[in-house]
Amino acid sequence: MTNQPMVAVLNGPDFSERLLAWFDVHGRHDLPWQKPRTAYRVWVSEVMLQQTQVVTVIDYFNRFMARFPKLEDLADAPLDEVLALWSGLGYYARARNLHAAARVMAAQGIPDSLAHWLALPGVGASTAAAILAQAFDTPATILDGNVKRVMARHAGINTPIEQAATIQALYYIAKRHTPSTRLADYTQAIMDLGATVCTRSQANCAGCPVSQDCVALKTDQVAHLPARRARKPIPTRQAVFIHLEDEAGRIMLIRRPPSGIWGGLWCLPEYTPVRADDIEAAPSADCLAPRATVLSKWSFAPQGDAVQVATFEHRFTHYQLTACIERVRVAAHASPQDTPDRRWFHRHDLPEVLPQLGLPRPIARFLADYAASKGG
DNA sequence: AACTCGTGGGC
DNA sequence: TGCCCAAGAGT
Repeated sequence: MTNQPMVAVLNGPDFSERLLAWFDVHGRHDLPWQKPRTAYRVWVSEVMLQQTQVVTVIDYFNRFMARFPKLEDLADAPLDEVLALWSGLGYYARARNLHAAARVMAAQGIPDSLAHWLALPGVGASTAAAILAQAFDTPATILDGNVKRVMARHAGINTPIEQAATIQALYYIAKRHTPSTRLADYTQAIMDLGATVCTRSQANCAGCPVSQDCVALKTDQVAHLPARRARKPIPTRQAVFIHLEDEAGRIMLIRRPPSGIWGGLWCLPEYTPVRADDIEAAPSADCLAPRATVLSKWSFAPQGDAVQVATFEHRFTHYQLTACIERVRVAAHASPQDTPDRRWFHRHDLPEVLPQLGLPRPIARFLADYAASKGG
């Protein structure tokens, strides 16, 4: 701290003073986790807020707190219930880590140091610093996406944000600006500034309390900072999904394995991708719904003796997963409505017909097992 | 260091 | 519509 270069202050209060004055008037003071601002509530909110916007989190947080008012409530609850309340929020490893950390804290107490917070699963540098500042009003330097953007613009850092050297530079700048008092308010203030004024696009520099010494504004680089490295093309992957449904429209649910995508959640089988990689790696079949456990009691008990197979396209964003959904409909009687993409088969014919369908091996294996297992 | 892991919204 | 990204962490 003492060896850091001095801040160049142009006439007037320094960075944190201007920011705090702005925060008192324009900042967000009514977020659910701010009243009351206990360590437990701040921790839960910070985990929910990882890569997730405030608007999205609020309802989840309120439902979560209604069910788990105290740390012990969360620690005592089964993981299933935590995952159920997390459903739809995404990044489900956060819920598993949250639950595991709750049990650690219920036994060992709530940490009050950076190192002890960092030791908890799901708590990294950013979250730990935010908790120390928000819940304990203790000096800590946060460097989340908002702070990186604000600092990169204010200091005119134009090297790629992905580089370790850039992160380090931004960290020291952020640390230099961090005051020694009002840590909770300052932390909220810098994030509010990034979220509402120094936004990624269309920054409102006219309403910014630190625009007077902003390098990006002075050099007309606001729209270009922070700089990013060119993106590598995202590869398209193939996947296969299954949708199993009875005549009444009831859907079979399966449970995904505890790790990996949608870990631990009860899902429609169509949301359990079997990747082409998996198929090649495990040609014998177990990778259908990657080692998922079929619900011991399905959401329906198939009674029919016919199966319909149809193919749909489903496209995922983010990692460009191209999926093929195999829709399997169980019916008591074969339907006359055959079309090229909707083919009906009596279940007892499946073993003979399957080899001709050209289905991915795990799917074919699943259907073969299915045909053989249900009292047919 | 590079990759994985969700979802919803902006433009 | 396609692409980018948002209070990151784990591997």
